[in-house]
Amino acid sequence: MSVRNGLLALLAERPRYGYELRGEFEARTGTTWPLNVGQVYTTLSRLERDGCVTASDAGESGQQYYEITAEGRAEVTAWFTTPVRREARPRDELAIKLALAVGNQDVDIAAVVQAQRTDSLRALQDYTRLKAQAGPEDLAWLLVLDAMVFQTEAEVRWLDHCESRVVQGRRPVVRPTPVEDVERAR
Amino acid sequence: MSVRNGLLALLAERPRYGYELRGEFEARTGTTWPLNVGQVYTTLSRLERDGCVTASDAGESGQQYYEITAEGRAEVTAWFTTPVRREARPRDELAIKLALAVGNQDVDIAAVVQAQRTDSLRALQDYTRLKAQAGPEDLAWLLVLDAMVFQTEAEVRWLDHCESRVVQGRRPVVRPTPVEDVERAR
DNA sequence: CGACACATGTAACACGTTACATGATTTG
DNA sequence: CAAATCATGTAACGTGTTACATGTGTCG
Repeated sequence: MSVRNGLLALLAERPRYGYELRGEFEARTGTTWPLNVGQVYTTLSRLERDGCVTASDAGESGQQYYEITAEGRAEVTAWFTTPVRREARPRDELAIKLALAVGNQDVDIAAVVQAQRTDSLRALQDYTRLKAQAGPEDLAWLLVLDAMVFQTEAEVRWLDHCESRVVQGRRPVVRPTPVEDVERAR
Repeated sequence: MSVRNGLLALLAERPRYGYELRGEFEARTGTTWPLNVGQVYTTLSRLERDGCVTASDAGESGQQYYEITAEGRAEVTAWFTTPVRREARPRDELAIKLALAVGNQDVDIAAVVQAQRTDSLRALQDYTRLKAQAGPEDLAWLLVLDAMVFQTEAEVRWLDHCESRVVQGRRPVVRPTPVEDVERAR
């Protein structure tokens, strides 16, 4: 519901037309998740269908302005008031991937972790560069970038954690005290 | 693609039937995101349609076993090998919410942050309790829980960060050094 | 003129999700 | 016997997403 609620929140500020909405949405949430213009229109149709917005008469240059309704305003208020519950979030693909990897002897977990860490560190660099480019007037965009940084740092730490946990938890099963180790221990 | 790839990964270990798949999936990824049985069957149909699995002849008790195909195996390998790119993840609803909130003077950001933090801290408690309940044999489930803990901690830190950023960045616009503050400062 | 940004819209699909229908088997 | 669990499946919907069609205006 991110796009739907996001567009509705922008319309709660003032009426806007489709193309304008994409610009505003991207200006505030940044280049991380570009928003296809087509999706703006499909989402607006659905919002109109649900009685959250009404298409006002076209503007001077033929732009199709949308106004928020009382019902839509209630939805936005509810959105801002209610926390995003963790249980309601989409499944974490990375967590699932590793959870299924540790149960599968054929999967090289170290390689999976390493590939993921490389990408996360690359992303971290990208975010740092983007933060340097953004001006202090882009407060919203900077906050989104900070969210990405915090998340990615947590992800890297979790990957390290997984690696150390797995060598402790899985090695003994794969190699139940081989003879060489017993002999070496003497 | 979490469910689809997850089920495919389980089928890469050995053939299983639908109901069994749900059990395994939930045993490894835990109670955070329960998996509706219906979805297992819809996903299996789509996997079959795409040539990733084949429905083998029914087992002795009439269970419908599914086997992974070479194509399916290739998909699983690709899934484990390729990192989950940050840009490909679903939009972060919380980040978007706050990004749009800071640009809207009518939204009480402190309240939004506070509501979210309360829920995040509650979730953190839940995770701690679940970790205590889980046995050390549930390695996968424990790792998923750790992921949730790491993420939630990062989220709380980000919320604090937002709060302090916003009082710096927005207050001056709303209250451009009121007279009372100047007088109080003497 | 040709390319590019502005602007609106539709068709089609993927995945996730729930609700429902149906039957067999087990267990208190 | 009744309730619960096992087991399979379908219908329907919602959101997100892309690809495509179409037209206007502007600027080098």
